[in-house]
Amino acid sequence: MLRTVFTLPTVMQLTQFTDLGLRVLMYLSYQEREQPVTIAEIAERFAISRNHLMKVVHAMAQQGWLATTRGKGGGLALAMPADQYRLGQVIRQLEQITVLIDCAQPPCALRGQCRLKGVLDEALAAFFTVLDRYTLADVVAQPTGQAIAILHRLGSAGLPPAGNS
Amino acid sequence: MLRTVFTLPTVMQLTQFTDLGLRVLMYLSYQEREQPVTIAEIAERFAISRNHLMKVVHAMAQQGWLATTRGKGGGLALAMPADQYRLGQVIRQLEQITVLIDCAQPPCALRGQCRLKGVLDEALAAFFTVLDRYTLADVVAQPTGQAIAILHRLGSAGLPPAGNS
DNA sequence: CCAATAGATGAATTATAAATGCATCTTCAA
DNA sequence: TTGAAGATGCATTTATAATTCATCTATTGG
Repeated sequence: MLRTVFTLPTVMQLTQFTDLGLRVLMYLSYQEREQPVTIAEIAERFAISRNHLMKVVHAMAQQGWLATTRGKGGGLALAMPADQYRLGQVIRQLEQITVLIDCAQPPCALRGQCRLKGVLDEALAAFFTVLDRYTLADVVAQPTGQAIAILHRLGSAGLPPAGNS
Repeated sequence: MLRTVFTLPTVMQLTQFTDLGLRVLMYLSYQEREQPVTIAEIAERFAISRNHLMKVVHAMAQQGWLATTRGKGGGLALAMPADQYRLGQVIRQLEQITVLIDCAQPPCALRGQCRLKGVLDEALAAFFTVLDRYTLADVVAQPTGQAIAILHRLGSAGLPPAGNS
């Protein structure tokens, strides 16, 4: 409805970085398989940049969320049971959100006496309160779990099990 | 705590565009003055780009939120009483938010069967529900209203009333 | 009527940072 | 000891918010 000549900015979205982080957790929640999951595999399944994914995995490993092992036969795995990952905490960390507006960046004349900030903080808190009511286990319940399982099996069909030498 | 070599993305913030929009509304909520408020004045008070502010004002005027008059003696004014501006609606329009993740942009393999989207939508709804509990009148209550009044008076002291010819 | 003022509009440019790509290193197991 | 996997850092590309510039339109006062 808002008709403007120029395009309005649209920033309040999760970055692809966070998006990938969530997908990695979801993909790893499927445990019924022999071969370990590798970064290359996830990148292929979701058709995303392997390098970007590497950074996401690295950040999550540093958080203690992922167990990574190098070398041949290495790969990724969840470091905890799926119901231990609270979505709010995951997103908050990956997105590095602190405030919706920064009253100090270009110093606002109303800083310190502005009720707007309080309202925005309250709204953001409500946002994360909802997210924290859910865990990774919740989002990979059916039918999502089934879709993830299919994604895994698609892989083992299309790829050689370990190496076709 | 999240220690990474590179810097994590930090996107989920309001744009300066939206930020300015809110400040304009707050500034205009002060009605006890003779001269009309101009874009140039607001830009000066908040030390921001006059041109960028122009776009914000324009977008809000098209929404019917601002009454603008051109020409000498022109300026801006709120088009409605302050308690008619719901913060959620204002921010939603200025920020153009629809979804936190776009399952289709790089088409996600789980699209259509993913519980994550539902959770994020619910959280975003909670966010705006809080914001919609507040109006412009709420955020310009004391002490904010006082700070805004001072901003206005600072101006009339520092600037000649109409032109020092 | 004219000049000054104020918003309207569009194009072009700049700045910022997310996303991507590349090169190299480290680790581990067969 | 070789190949496979993640780790790390840097450079590049891309997207877009922010800014600037130029010009146009509308309104008022002299």
